[in-house]
Amino acid sequence: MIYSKSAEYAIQAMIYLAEHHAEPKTMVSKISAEYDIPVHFLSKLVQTLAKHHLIKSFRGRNGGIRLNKPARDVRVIDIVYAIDGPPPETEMCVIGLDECTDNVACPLHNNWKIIKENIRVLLGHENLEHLAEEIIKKREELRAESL
Amino acid sequence: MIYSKSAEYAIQAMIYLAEHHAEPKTMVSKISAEYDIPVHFLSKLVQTLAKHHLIKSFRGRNGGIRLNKPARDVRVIDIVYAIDGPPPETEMCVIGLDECTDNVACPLHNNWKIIKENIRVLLGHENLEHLAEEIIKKREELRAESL
DNA sequence: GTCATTTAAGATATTAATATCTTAATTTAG
DNA sequence: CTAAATTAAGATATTAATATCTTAAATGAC
Repeated sequence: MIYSKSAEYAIQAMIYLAEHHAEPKTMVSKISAEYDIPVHFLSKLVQTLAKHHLIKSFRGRNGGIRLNKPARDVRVIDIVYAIDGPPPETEMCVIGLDECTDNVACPLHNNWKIIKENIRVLLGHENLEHLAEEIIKKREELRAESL
Repeated sequence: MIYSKSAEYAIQAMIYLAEHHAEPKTMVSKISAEYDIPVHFLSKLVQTLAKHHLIKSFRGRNGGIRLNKPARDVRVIDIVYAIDGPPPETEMCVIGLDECTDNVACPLHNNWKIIKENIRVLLGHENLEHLAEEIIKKREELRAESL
């Protein structure tokens, strides 16, 4: 996959926050229950998201977390990089050859480079607001279908 | 990544065999040394490749392995599927949502589907013969450059 | 100020991938 | 037939990702 399961969890949590942005704060345990993510595991992820200023967290009674900026300004790629870290400086060769550089590339190198660029663009274009909107819409379609 | 490190090792071994197809048999230990792959680990992979009829193996003195069919007829994707297994029947949603199906897809679903298809096509088009030829060529270019 | 609630942080457990080690089976040279 | 060489197979070890558990710190209700 393009990102870790941790990153996937983080995206889900962020989508939840975007969907519920009307509420000033959301408890981690709420999201955990909703998406069936282990509570303590999610709280670790949430800490990392907070360190990267993607969310703000509040301890104590009536505490919780919320988005730190408008959902429109959060890209999926920001979440992925926050959790999994940014991609390596020097791109590895797809088939692990030492000889492979951008100048003297392996046969798969350039094709693979294009695909990776496509992924980067896809995740870079997609913002949380749009994601949340679409998901709400899809959920309604699904409900309509099942009637 | 698109495939496991095991699959990467297997591809490297297969490239070695394609490059040295003049020799009737190659010892696993030779490939292991050449590509710096743990011997016993590689021999497991080689067993799997043999079970999938991608190579033929011969035990005992003067034993070794060789490609089971012309390098041109082996696609990279065949090696990947042999080692990692075929992809799951039902495609998982990229952001792990239950609600996501082909009919009612998540916002990333279709874009991601295209990217995956591109990867499949890339690995499906690339055959071992071409891969080996290109690598030999590149290696020569590299040597020329360093003079 | 005390207590319940909630996130923070760190220690420990589980699991899957990767790696290593050991022994068995097979083949051929001599 | 015996011994050496080589792959086959399975047991064990290490590592990284994922998951769980425990304790600490902060906040607000009362």
